Amino acid sequence: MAKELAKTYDPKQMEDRIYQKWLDKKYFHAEVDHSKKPFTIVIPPPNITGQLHMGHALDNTMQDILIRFKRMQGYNALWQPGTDHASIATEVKIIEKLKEQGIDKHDLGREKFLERAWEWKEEYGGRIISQLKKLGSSCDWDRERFTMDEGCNKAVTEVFCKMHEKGWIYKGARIVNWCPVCNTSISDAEVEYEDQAGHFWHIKYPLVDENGQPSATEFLEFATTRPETMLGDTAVAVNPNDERYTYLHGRKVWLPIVNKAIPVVEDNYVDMEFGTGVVKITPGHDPNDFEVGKRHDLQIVNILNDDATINKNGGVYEGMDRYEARKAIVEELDRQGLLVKIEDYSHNVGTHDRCKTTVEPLVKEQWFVKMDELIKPAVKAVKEGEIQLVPERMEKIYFNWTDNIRDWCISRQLWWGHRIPAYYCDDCGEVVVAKEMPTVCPKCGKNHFTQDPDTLDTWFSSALWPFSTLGWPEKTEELEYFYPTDVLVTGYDIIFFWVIRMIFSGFEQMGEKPFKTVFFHGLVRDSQGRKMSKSLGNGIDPLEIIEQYGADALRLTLITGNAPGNDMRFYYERVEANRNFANKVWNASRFIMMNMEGKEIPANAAEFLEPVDQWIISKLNTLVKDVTDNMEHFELGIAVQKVYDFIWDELCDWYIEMVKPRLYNSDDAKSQNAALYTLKTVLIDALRLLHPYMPFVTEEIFCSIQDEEESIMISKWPVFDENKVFAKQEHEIETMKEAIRGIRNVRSGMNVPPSKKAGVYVVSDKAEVRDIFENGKLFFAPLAYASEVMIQADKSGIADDAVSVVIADATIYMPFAELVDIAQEIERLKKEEARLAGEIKRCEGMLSNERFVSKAPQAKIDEEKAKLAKYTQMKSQVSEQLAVLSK
RNA sequence: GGGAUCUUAGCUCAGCUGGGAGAGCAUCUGCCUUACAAGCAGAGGGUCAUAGGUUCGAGCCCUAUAGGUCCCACCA
Repeated sequence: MAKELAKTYDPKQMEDRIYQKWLDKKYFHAEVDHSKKPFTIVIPPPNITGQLHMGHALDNTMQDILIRFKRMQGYNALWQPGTDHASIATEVKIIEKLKEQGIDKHDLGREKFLERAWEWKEEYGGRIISQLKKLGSSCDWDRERFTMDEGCNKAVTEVFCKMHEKGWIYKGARIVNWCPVCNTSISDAEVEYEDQAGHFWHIKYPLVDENGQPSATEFLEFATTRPETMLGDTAVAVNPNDERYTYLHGRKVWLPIVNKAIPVVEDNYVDMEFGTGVVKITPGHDPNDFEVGKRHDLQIVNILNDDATINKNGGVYEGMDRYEARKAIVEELDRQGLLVKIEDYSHNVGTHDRCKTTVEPLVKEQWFVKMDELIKPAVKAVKEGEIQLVPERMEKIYFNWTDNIRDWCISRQLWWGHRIPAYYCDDCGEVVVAKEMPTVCPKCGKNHFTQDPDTLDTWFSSALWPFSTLGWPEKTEELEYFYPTDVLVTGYDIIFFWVIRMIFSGFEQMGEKPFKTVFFHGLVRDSQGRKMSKSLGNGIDPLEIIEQYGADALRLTLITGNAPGNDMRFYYERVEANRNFANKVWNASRFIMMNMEGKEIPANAAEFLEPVDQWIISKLNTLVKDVTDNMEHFELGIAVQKVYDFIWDELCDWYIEMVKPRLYNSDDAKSQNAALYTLKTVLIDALRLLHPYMPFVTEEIFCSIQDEEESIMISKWPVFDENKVFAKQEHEIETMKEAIRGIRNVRSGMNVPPSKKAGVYVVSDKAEVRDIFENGKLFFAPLAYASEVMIQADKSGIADDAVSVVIADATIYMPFAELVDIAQEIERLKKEEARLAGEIKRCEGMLSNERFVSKAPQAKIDEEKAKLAKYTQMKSQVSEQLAVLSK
C-alpha cells in the first residue's frame, strides 16, 4: 500500500534526512567479499584548505553516478574517500593567517608551526567532507583517509627509501624554479607561463684586448630581457658556424660593472638568426645557460638570495630587489655608454601557479626523481590500451608529456608535508636515507644526525593514493581485493600533476596499474565562459544552488548537455529546468500513488495487459538496454537524457494521459489493475535508472510507493528482457499517436479551443488498422478532443467539407460544420500535398540512382522503398480529398 | 614553434561507429483539461564557419583556409 506524498516537490525537506538514513544503514560501506565482484573508485582527494566548488561538484557527481550504478548492478562498490594535505596551498594559507596575527613563520619555529597546521586541518579538513555529503556522495566514510595520516606517511617513506636505494631518487645541484615569495623550489609542472609586456635591452660588452683590458673600440652587442642577470654572466656564446664571429674564437669579453674578463664560447644552442647571434651566458640563472655552462665547464655564479634580492656576488647592488637592481644596472650601463637601445618586448614569463610570482631559475641542491625508466611502463600501458583514457584524445596530451619528460624535483622548502627521510651526519656530512633516524654513521661511526629540513612535493604522496589508501605497504586484504581500482574520475588539468604520477607509481610499487579507466571531465565555467575564480568573484557556490534547487537538480545540470572532457558553462536557467524535471517526476509519482490509494494490485494483473501497456513496457525495456549501454561507455549525459525524455514525454505526456480513462473507471477492474500495475512497475524501473543521477528524489518516491525494499540504492538495476519486446504494440500505439498529433495540429492551426469537441471519423480500408483504433478508442477520444469516434472502412456518411488528417494507414475526418474555411483548408491540404510530393521525389531519386541501389545496404534500400509506398499512398489520399473540396 | 579542441536554431549546447538536423532556455498562439502553470497542446526559427575531396550518400571521414579557446615548449 502506497504512502502519500507531499503536494509539492521540496528537496530541502528530504535530502538531509535521506542522506542520514543511508549513513545509518551503512549502505556506503564496502567490505571485502569474495562472493561479489569489486568495483572501486578512489576519490581525487580535495585539499583540506578547500571549499566545495563547481569543479568538485562535477567530479564527485560523476563518481557517485558510476558507484551507484555499479552498486545497483550487484558489484561490491567501494568509493574510497579522503583529503589531501596540499602542502604549499595549506602552508600559504597558514602563513597568511599568522600574518594577520602579526606572527612570522620563522619566529614561530617549525614545531609550533606544524601544531598550527594540524589545528587548521582539524578545523577545515571536515568542512569539505560535509559539503561532499550535501551532494549525495556515497563514499565509504568509514574508510576516510588523509595523505598525512600514519599509513600514508609510511607509504611515502617506504617509496622514498626504495627508490633511493634503486638510484631513482637522487640529490643534486640543478637549476630549479624558485618562488621567492613561497621561498621554495617548485616543479616544472607548477610553473605557469604568461605573456607579459617587458623590454628588450640591447647591450654591448667590450672585447678584451691583447693587454687583458677592455677595448675602447671593439664591442659585442646582444640583447636581454633580464639585464640584472649580467652580474652572474660567466661567458658569451656564439654559434660555431656563424662566420660573422669566427674572429672571436678564443677571445674574451669584458663584463662591465663586475669588471672581469669572461670567455666567448661556441655552442650550437645559439640561434644565428635571432638578434645579433650573440647570447650572454648566465649558468646560475637560466636553464639553457646552465646546460651551456655544463658543456663548456663554466663557473656558476649565483647572484640572488632566496627572496630574490641581490646577494654578495652582486657587489654594490647587494641587498637590492631584483627589479630595483635591474633599473640600477641599466642606468649604470647607460652611463658607461654600453646601453644601445631599449625595445618594447612581449615575452612569456614563468610564474608560480599558486601565487603568480615570477619564478627565478636558481641552482640549488634538490632531490629529484629520475624519470626515464620509471615512465616506461606508464607509456606502455596507455599505448597498449591496458589503461583507457576517456575521451581518447587525452592520450595525446598524456604522450606529449611522457615523451618530453624531465626529472621531477620533489623537494620543497616547506614545513607542512612529508619530511624527507634523509639524515646528515653532523660530523662528517654523510647522507643516510632511511625509514628512521640512524643511530650510527656508517662512514665515521659518530651518532649525531640532522634530518633534511625539506618536505616532499605534495603530489609525491597523492601519486600513491590508489594503493596507500587501501593499506599499502601492508599486504591488506583490501589491497588484494580492491586493487587495481576501476575508474579514476578527474579533470584534464591535472593529467601531469597527478594522473601520470599515479600510473607510474602504481606500476613501480604494485607492479600493476592503479586503475583501468581514467574518465576526464572539463572545467565548469560561468555563463560567459570565464573560469570561475575568486579574483573575478564569478564563482557560483554549489551549496547555494543545492539550498535553492536541491542537490538532484544540481547534479543533473552538471551531467547533461555536455560531452566528456569538454568545458561547460553554468546557467541558473538550466538548474531551474532540471528542478522542474524533479517536480515532474514528483507529480507523476504522486498521481500514480493517488490512484493506487486504497487498492491492492492483484498478483495476476500482468496477465491482462492492453496494447498501450505493452507499448510503454516495451519502450522502457529498450530504454533499459540503451541507458545501461551508454553508462557502460561513460556516456552519462546521453544516458540520463534518455531517461528524462522517457519519463517526461512517453510516460507523463502520453502513457498517463492514455490510461486515465481506465483509472477512472472502476467497473472494469481487470483493465484498471493492468494499468495500475504497468504504471507502478514502469515508474519504479524508470526511477531506478534515474537514481544514480538524482538519488534523493528517487529514493523518496521509491520508499513511498512501495515497501518491499528499504532503499532504491540497494535495489537491482533493471535488465533488458527479451520477453518484453512488443514490436507490434509499439507500432499500433505510434500509429495512434500520429493520428492524435495530426488532429491536434489541425485544430491548433484553426484555433479550435480544446473545449470545442468534434466527431472524429477514422477511415481505413485495412481491418487491422481499424482494430487498432477500436482497441484504443477509450483514450483516443479524449486525446483527440472527440465528442464521438466512428471507425469505418469507407467515407460513407462523412460530410464532404470535413477537415481531414492523412496518416500512413488511415485518414481522419472531422466535420466542423460552422468553423471550416474551405479556402484555408484547401490551402493547408495543398501544402501537405506538396510536402508529400517532395518526399516522393526524394525517395524516387535515391531509388532510381543505380549506384545507390547497387551499393547501399539492402536494409537501407528496403527502408526507402517502404517510405515511397507510404508517401505515395498518403499523397493519393490528400489529392482525393482536395478534389472533393475543390468541387 | 608543436599540438589539441571548437565553429550546428536568437542564447547555451547535444548529435555515439556517415543513411532524412535535436534539447533546454528564449519567442509566438491557444489552454487554470480534477498529478504538475515548476504545467498542457501547438507554431516559427538552422545552405551544421568557408572551400575543396572521398562516398551511392557527409553535421559526422580527409585536406586547406578563417576565427575562437586551451595545452606544451620557450630564442637570449
